[in-house]
Amino acid sequence: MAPARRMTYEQIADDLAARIESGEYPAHTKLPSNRELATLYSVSMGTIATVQRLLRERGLTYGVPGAGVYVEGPDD
Amino acid sequence: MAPARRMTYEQIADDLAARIESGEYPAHTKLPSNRELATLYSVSMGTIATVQRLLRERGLTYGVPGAGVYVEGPDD
DNA sequence: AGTAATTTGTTCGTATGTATC
DNA sequence: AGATACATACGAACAAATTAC
Repeated sequence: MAPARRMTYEQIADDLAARIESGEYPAHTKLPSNRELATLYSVSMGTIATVQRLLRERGLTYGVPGAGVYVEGPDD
Repeated sequence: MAPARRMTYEQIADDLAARIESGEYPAHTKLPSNRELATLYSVSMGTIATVQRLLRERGLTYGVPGAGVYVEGPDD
């Protein structure tokens, strides 16, 4: 059964995915830090962690511990 | 380079996946509850929640709120 | 050169809502 | 009506890697 409403983490993941695909975040540029994203979307960092895992699994981003999360290039 | 450590949730997910595929947990049977799994593997229910999300995304299980987590049949 | 601060990612514990038995 | 169980979310802590000073 599908969930009755769209989950917060899924809304955020889709929003970021749309921004990436629109060119707002070009390839190999750094996304705002998880802390900033948590503030921007008014959610906890735990929710952002779930979002990042989703984006990573979709092949849209890659994270570098200690550095940041970057947009994947078209040629992986 | 030192080999990257396998994550706890990934180890558990792989262990359960192997048990499912070995026939230990046949199709449409109920898995142990998250609480039991948490005790069995000595991890938190939050980690088990991540494990369950992984297994679900792999198409191996499906969760029924209020009932349990069941093994998917070959005909999804 | 070296220490402190930042960042990612994981984990825990808890709380809440919803659905089932 | 009450107990059980999933799914999501929060807050906090930690290690490892990176960056800043």
